[in-house]
Amino acid sequence: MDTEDEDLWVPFLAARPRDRKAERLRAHLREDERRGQRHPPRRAAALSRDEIVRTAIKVADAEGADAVSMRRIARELNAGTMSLYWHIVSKEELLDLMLDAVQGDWETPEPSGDWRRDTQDLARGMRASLHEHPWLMDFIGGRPPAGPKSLRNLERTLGFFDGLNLDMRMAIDIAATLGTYVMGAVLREVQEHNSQSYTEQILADMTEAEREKVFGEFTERVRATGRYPHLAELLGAGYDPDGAETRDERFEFGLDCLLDGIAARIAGHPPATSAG
Amino acid sequence: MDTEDEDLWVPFLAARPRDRKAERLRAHLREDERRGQRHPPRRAAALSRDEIVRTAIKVADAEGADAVSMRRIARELNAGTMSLYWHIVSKEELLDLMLDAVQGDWETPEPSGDWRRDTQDLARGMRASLHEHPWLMDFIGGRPPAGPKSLRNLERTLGFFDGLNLDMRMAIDIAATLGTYVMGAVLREVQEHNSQSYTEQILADMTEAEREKVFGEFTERVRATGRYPHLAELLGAGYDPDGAETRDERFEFGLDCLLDGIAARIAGHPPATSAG
DNA sequence: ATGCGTCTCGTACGCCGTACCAGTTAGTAC
DNA sequence: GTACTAACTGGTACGGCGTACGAGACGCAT
Repeated sequence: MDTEDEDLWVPFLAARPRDRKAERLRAHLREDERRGQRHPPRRAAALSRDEIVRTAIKVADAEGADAVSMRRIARELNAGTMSLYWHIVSKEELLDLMLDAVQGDWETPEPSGDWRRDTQDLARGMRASLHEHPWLMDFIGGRPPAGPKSLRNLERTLGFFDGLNLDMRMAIDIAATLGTYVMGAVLREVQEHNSQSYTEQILADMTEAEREKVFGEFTERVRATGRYPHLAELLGAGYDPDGAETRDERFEFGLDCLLDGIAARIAGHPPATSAG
Repeated sequence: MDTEDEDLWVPFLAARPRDRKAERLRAHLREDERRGQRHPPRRAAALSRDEIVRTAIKVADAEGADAVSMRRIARELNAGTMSLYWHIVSKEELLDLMLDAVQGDWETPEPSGDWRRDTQDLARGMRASLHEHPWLMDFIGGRPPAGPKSLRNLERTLGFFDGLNLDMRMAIDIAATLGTYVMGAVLREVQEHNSQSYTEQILADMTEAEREKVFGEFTERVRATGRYPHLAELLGAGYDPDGAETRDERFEFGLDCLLDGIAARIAGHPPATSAG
């Protein structure tokens, strides 16, 4: 059911200041086509917004956020670099589009009536999807969720609490808090994942003896200060905080804590009849 | 109590792969000075690591993450660009150092014995400190917390649960979950803050009538689809999700939910005696 | 005076985003 | 048919970036 025709970007939020000059020049992108359609396209376009965005995502998936450059994407499409700028106002806009496109992937399920199960599914879906595109975490800071896919997800999420007679404010707080937790968790997990990649790369060049030496020395230094008893215990126990299993369980742990707290607040809320 | 002499960077995590060649060349930064100190410095250094990091933070605070470039920081210090590279291996390392330096700011208080109050203080302190350096959210993805300040904060946090006889695993899960929540919350808040700045900038150029027209049209489009009842209600109510007061209350709401869930798990834990 | 580690920094290379604009294509108007 | 024009493509060039390289400047040890 791909009714993607509607491009409901929240006004202003989508356009960064430095884009605005260009935006005015390329008004055709938003205005012309929509209502007046004064002319049919005079020429079959070789490039398209969607194609560009998809290619950018493919590159980012394969080689990370740093690999996404206008020149690189143009090369990937066998096009001139500047051709992209007919379809996309700036790289900033491209990043916004990439972000919103990915959010389309974690389509939330229709509300089942069991809000706890629904929100759990949503959270797990978000997490899984974000892990497929870890480069997203490099962009997301300072990039407001203003696109149509984000709006749809917000709409669906609010729907989870329909039968509970929560006031709007509380529903939004809950939805925001859940999103917050998932974002934070994935942020941390991506951090840890990257560390591990680097670590493994370096460890591969070392002998077993060298590895133990480095870790041993570090542990010893921590212990020697006497000021890090908990860390020393941790290091001594050989606890691996970054195992995949540990990671999943920790995510569920935090999610359960959060949902317990939310459930208590929902239960304490005026049921049925009405609420200010 | 600035006992900053110890630079306990977690081995490997601190050094990104592409830094390693340079790292080997500039071994003096880590090795020489530490133990052998074969020579006293032959010359009074005009620059220092700390000074560079402080300047970078100052620039980032004033003008955002994008303004931090090696050339810019050198100019700020009246130094040649390449002079920085004697003290710092790469820009990547500089970012790591900036991140760890900021984490030194939110010094966690000594444990008071009331874990809930302590963790609340910690969370609020983290949040306040992160808001003072919103550029941090642009870097933090993919940058592991491996520096001495992060380690100290982890150590302190684990200390909050000392009297409760939690096993190490649970204590870490709790600490990680709290950090996760705060990071996620600040991430979202910084996003919203940035959106608002942009929005205000744009609104300033418009007349009141234009503003209402744009918002009205957007609201109408949302309503017209019929598929966004909750959003339509939201927009119709003129609810402002980004007010500062709303933001604070939402943070506390989520934090309370989380702490309630954690408290329940701590209460249900084997008290005293022992635990695996 | 010589040597040599410590530290500074000018030059240059290959990336980046994108402003500017000239060129190509294919419908429409005559 | 020819002329016109909107819809697109893409080459050139500019100023910025990170940083490799290596030539110096400085001051202690000899």
